[in-house]
Amino acid sequence: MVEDNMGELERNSLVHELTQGRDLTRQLQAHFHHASPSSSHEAQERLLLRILLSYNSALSMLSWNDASGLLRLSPGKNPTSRDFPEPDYKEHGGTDIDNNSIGDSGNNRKGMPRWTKRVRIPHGTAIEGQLDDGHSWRKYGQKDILRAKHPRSGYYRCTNRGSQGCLATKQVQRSDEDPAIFEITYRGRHTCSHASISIDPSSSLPENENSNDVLIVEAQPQQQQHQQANLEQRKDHDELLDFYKSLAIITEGSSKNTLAAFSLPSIPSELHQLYPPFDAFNFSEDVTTCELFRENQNFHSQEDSKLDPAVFAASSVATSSRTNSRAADARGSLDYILDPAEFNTSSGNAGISSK
DNA sequence: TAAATTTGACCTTT
DNA sequence: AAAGGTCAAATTTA
Repeated sequence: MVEDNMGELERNSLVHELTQGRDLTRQLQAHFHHASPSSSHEAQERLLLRILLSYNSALSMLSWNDASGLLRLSPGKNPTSRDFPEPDYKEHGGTDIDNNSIGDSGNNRKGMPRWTKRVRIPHGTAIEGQLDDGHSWRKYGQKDILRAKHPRSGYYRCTNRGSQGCLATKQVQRSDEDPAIFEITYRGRHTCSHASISIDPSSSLPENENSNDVLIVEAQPQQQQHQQANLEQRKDHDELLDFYKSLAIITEGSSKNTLAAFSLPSIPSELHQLYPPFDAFNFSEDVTTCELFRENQNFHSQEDSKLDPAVFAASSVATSSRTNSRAADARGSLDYILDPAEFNTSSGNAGISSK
């Protein structure tokens, strides 16, 4: 409908993002050249973050446009249709099927990013805490998976789905081989504003202060000293984390080389410390798998009957810190890009809201 | 009593 | 047709 205008608009946005990225890079370059002791690592990282976000935004635009044949991500062979599915708002005349199951998925290639992370949870640790990714989820189903040893798969969707139309979902399943590992598959990015959630960083830490015993896969600072500073860091890092995920998703099918261009070396060292998962980031053909294997062998004790309920307990009390971070600023533009794509599902879903 | 989960049926995808 | 994914009534929990 608005193709041409949209194209124009997005092109401008794209140019804007790239220009901004270039400028920021120059600033960063200046930091290096002048190497003034005053140019703190923090400042540099901030620049870096903004640069990355700019790239991310740009890539997002390219991805959406790609469907319309406007631009191509990689020169080489082109993505199969799997990587970035194209924003296919199927508009056959009439209703898309019915209100039954269309709202969120039933179709995983709807332009919804998808990634999986595997979490190893040592016995005796707070499982909910580990699976808590900062969002609140509502369980809507559970399924026995056929040939899985632990044939239970829990299905969750964002609690803000009804109120804000957030389409993010996740599936939690226990690994076949290692019962201590949970595979969490996310679909769709959150478009909600994480409303009304207060995070209590200390409470997310294990009761035994030995935080090394706990594997933290997503954003959870391990130090607790400067909580305030940490909180702020966490926001930025959250964004960065998200960024890497989406980057990987954008890139994955199109070309591994593209990925290489952005690859991990550019991750600030601090991030490596805070987010060990990055050390083991690897990209499989279908999903981005963030694997975390940190050997914690000082665990014994019973597990069988203990751990199974974990799958069901996977829903979590949401926690999120999001107020005024520069990362949030940068992200604003990102949301601007991502939102519209997912928002044509206003059709009521009997699922939740209506009560 | 409202909100969240459980669970078998039903729908979609492969 | 079978397996995966979602719905929604029933049930449980806060």
